[in-house]
Amino acid sequence: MGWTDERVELLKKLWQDGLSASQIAKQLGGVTRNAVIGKVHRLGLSGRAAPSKPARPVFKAPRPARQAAAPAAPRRIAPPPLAAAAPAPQPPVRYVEEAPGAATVLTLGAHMCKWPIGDPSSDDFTFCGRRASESPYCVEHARVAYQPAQAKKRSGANELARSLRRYI
DNA sequence: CCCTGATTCGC
DNA sequence: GCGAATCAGG
Repeated sequence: MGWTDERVELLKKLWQDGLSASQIAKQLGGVTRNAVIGKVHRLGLSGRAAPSKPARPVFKAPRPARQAAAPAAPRRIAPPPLAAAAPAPQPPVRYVEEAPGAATVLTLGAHMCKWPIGDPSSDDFTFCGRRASESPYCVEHARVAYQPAQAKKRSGANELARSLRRYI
């Protein structure tokens, strides 16, 4: 199916209404969400009401061009000027209230316990941070970290040890 | 693994 | 112009 005036108009309407590309594609029928997105871009209405995202400032490295059959002459020769463009990133000193000694990934030093505290995908993720001399961990965490495969008797202790060992 | 939009490029 | 393939995220 092609892009008739009616279909384009409907596309515009639905897109402005905030429907996702896949939803629009489903409603139009005969097109994929890729087709919809492609058309949206070609129509120049990529931006929407409440994008909720930075939409733009996200810098993406040029991806290495998917290779196909024809080698062809290089279309783009000049690499994008990326070095000088970026404004000096003023570090947003964020205050993290944690237990005494806790360290963020930024403040974690050489001899600080690297035992993870919290969800690594969360932004309040920290490390134990206490004094660690030899091992990457403080004495307490080193003990649970380097527990051999021997805890098998006590069910409760076994469960705990197993769950803890997942983080090593 | 589901979804989102963004981008590239052969057709 | 079109849209599949692919990307980078949530």
